[in-house]
Parts: sequence; C-alpha cells; structure tokens
Amino acid sequence: MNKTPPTAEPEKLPNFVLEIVERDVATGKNDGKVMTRFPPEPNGYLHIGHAKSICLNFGLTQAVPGAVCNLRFDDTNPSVEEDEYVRAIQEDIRWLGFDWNGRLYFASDYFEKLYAIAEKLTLEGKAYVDSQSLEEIREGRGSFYKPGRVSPFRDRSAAENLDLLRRMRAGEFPDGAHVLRAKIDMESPNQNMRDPVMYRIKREHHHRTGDAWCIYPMYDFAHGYSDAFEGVTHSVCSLEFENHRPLYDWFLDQVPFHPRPQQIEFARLNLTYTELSKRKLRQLVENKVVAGWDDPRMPTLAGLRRRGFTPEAIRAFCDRIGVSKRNSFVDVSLLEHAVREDLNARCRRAMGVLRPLRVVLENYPEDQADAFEAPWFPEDVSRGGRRLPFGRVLFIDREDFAETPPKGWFRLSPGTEVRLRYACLIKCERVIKDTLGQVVELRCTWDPESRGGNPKDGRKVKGTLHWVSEKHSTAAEVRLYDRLYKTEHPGEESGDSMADLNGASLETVSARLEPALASAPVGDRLQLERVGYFCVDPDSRQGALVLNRTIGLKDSWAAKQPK
RNA sequence: UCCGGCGUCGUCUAAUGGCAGGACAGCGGAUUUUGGUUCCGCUUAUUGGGGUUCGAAUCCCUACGCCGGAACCA
Repeated sequence: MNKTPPTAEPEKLPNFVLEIVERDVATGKNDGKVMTRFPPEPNGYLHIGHAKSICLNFGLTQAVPGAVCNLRFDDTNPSVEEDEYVRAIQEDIRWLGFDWNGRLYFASDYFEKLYAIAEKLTLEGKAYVDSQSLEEIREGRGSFYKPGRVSPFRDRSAAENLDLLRRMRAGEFPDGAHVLRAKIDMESPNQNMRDPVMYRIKREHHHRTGDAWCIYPMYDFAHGYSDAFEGVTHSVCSLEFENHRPLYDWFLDQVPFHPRPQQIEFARLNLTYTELSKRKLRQLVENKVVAGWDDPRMPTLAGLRRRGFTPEAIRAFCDRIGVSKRNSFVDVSLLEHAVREDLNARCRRAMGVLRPLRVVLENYPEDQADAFEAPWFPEDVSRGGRRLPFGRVLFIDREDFAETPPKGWFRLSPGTEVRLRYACLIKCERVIKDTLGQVVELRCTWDPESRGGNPKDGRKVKGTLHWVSEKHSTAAEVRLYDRLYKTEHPGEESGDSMADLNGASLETVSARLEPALASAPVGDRLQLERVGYFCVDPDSRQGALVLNRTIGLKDSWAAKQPK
C-alpha cells in the first residue's frame, strides 16, 4: 500500500555553481554578498529549460543565507520584445514558486547610464563610430580562420567620435548609417573581441521606452554593466556565452565596480522528444501547429501548467537533473516520472470511461438502483469518499474488452468474469455487433452476491475494471496528449524539427465520468483510476466539462504487448 | 584549418588522489479490488594510449570524439 506522505522536496544535488558561490562566501569575496539574476528577454514564453535556470538562480538564495536573486528583463532589442511576454514571464516564475521580492529590473531602465559609459569609453579612445555598411563590418571581422581587418574609420579622433555618437543618439542619421564599436583587437582569435558593436541605430518602438531612443545597446555591452549596476555577484548563463566571457570582463575592466560580477556558464537543458528553442516554439504558435503558447503539448511553463503539471513536480525534476557543463539530453521519462510521483501523492481517485462501451446486465432488474461506497483516496480511507450509482446499463472502456483475448489478458472477454471496481463481479455472456461487425454492446450478467466486489464463495478474478452507470454518468470532452514530436531528437535528421512533428499528438474523445465529477472546478487535478492523471481545462463550461490528460499511468501490460 | 568548452552505466548525475554511488529507464519477484502504488532484487559506466604516484575517473602529456562560436540577436 502507498504510504507516501505529501510530496517532499528532494535533496538538491551538489553542483559546481553552488560550489563557486560557497567558496566565494567562505573567502569573503564581495564582502560575502551573493546576488544572482534571471535575465529573460521578453520575446516569448518561458519553458522547462528556463525553469532549470530559475531553479538554479533563485534556488541559490535558499541554499546561501542572505543571497538574493533579481528578475531582470533583457530588453535591448525592441524589434522582438512585447509587454505580453513581460507579464507572462512574471506569472510563470511566480507559479513555479519563486519570488524576486520586488527586485524587478529592466535593462531598458539603464539606457541612460549605459549611454554615459559609451560616451566615457569614446572619450577615452576605447570606442569609435564606424560608418561602414553591415556587410563591410562583417567582412572586416574575418572568420574562424582569418584575422579581422581594421576599419578605415577606426582612427577617428575622440572628439569626432563623440560628436558622431551624440548625433546618432539625436537621430541625425538613418538606421544602419553608423554603429559604435569597442576598440579592442581585430586580430583576436576570439571573434567576440574583434571590435564588437556596442550600439546600433534602430528606429523601433520599445515596449517600455517608447520612441525615446533610436540607438539601442547590444547584449555584450549592456549585460555585464546591467549586472554591475544591480550588484550582481554571480552572473549565471548558458554555455554558448563562454566565448563572450573575455568581452564581458573587458567591458567591466573599463569601469570600476564593487562588487564586480563574475560570469559562470552551465549547460542548458535539452529534453528528448522536445523542442526547446524559443524560435521554434514561436513557429509552432505562429503556424498554428498548436493552439497557443499555453497549448498543453508545449514545453512552456504555461503549457505544462495547463496540461496539469505541478510546480512541485517541475522543481523536483530540476533538482534531480543537476547542473553541469556537459551538454546532454535528459530523457523526458525523468520529467514524466517526477510528474507521476507528485500527482500520485496528491490526486484523488475517480472513475471515468474514455471510450465507452455499453454493458447491459441482463439479470439486473430494470427498476433496481444500487450505489456503492468508494473512497477518494483508497490508501487513506479517512479522507472521505462518495457513492457510485449503479444500474442495469453501464459503460466500460472499449480497451477493457477483447473478443479474442491475447495471452495474459485479465480483462473482459466472452465467457469470462471480471470485477467492476467497488461494485460487483460481471460475466460476459454475449457480444452484440453492428452490420459492420463492430462490437456495440456487451450482454452480461452480474453476481448479486458480490456486492462491493468480493463474491460470497471467495472465487478470484484477475481483472478489475473501472466503469460508470450510463444513466448517472456525466459527459466530458477529454483531450489526450501525446509527444509533440515522434523522434527522440527532433530535427536531427532533416535539420528541421517541424519534419518530425507527431501528427497524432492530440486526440479528443467523448468520455463518460462518474457523476461526482460534474462539478469539478477548473484546474482541479485527479486520477482516473487505471487510466491516468487529468485536470480540468479552462475551456470547461457548466455541464460541459473538458479534461486534459496530464499523463497516463505507467502501463506494464501495454509495454509488454507486441506493437 | 582557428578559438573556447566537454568526455563516468542506455540516459542524467555523484566522487575533488583512497571501496566508482544515486536517480530514471530496463529486467525479475512480493503485495495489491488501479496490469497503478509500495517493497525487494538484478543487469550496466570512468573515450584510447602513455606518464606521475604506494594508490588516478580525478594530476600531466598525447590521440580521438562531441558541442559551441564567423547578427547592427540574446
């Protein structure tokens, strides 16, 4: 029997980021202060990969006394950023169970301070205005194998550069006419150091600053300083920024800051059968492959929430996958395990039939009306229950009947007897088919001496089926979700994950549920016994319930069957 | 061909010069009015080669493999 207490947070794995932080605290670096930040660009919804970063950054504040974590929107590219995303991101972080405690920042709040630094660097001869075209700049930057070539504008005087920069800001030049570049090293083997662009002219409405600016700072220039302005000590980002660290440090070297932030890189999450590229996820939404960012098939937090995942399950998953520098693919079954583990401990059990098959009990009197007691939590009957109305006509799941049963079949088949959970034993006498040969109804008999499920004579049956009474049951639309992609690594073969979409990722069925479920509120989670975990979708209306299957139960019978 | 990073069970991850451990997955078994849960058990790993050392997954050298990098994106 299941004695599992309500979900407990599992032990966190040790990880190298936490080790660095703890060492820095121990050695008194930054006067013992620890500040991290989670810096999303508001250009899409957060997904399970972001959850890993959130759990790391905010989780550090729970592991290290006095540590804090900021939420900072990295909104330096107005072309792609929107307020909708700012709101959704905050909602998702809160839902996940974390709080930035008012430490909410925007890179765009620093535009004035960043610009001041740009002027300072320009004045000091560490930055210059380049008037080459985009193509010329790209060409001049060289390649993996070819060193860069200096721009013909690289030696403009500080005064001329400052004048041009001010006029850039003032809007005197068209988009693309000039950029501000850091003067570093065009021959560096690290291409990020080959005079990176600091500002570009871009006449685009910004979601917060509106039209106040026509020049916008680039990530590399803005990020480290934004960290420094806030007092961030440990700036955790993903592996693809490793090559940017020398540049991060170079910018910080030009202005004294205490504490001085340190960039630390870790491997972002990859999940099998899952796409976690924001660009690709946006494509799914824009191409209407899914119903929206919160489609329950999406790996977004909004999607997982609507699917019925709990924040506890996602946190437990993140704690369990660890943090390292190895790029890896986590098996999606680990996520599924975390979800089942949490849902198993918290969900009440109920009965519902996904694909109803009519069962008529020929020896059950028309006017008889039994009802059977059933606990909501079979493993803790003290938590209450309900009565299941019974009758002459019932529904069982089509999957629980086989006219010619395979080896090892415990369920119903002609001439065999099974238990209806909490009710009684029934035996299949006859199969009724339509003109196409499809089974449309089963004629059965019940054993009146087996009320509650145990026969008087003590005979055993192998199978126990879920059921509902036709007359009393309530109808529901049930949405069954499968993996969005049919391959373990979507896009691996063709280069485009769209090619590996699972066309059957959503199946909608007309189910019948036990009557007590008719009033289940939106968001309610439950287990349909023998079937899976479900939650009530916001699309539900009075009398028209919509259920999402969060995840099926483990099914060792189905797993063993030949495909 | 350049720069940076990474190589531990099928997968993810521990070990910080001293018994290669855990989780998931898989496979058995027990219990079970959910083919669920729970419990018990089992299989499986240090990329190769050299070196240092009483002792190496760990340090050094070397080879190989994988990932990232050539936006006025982040």
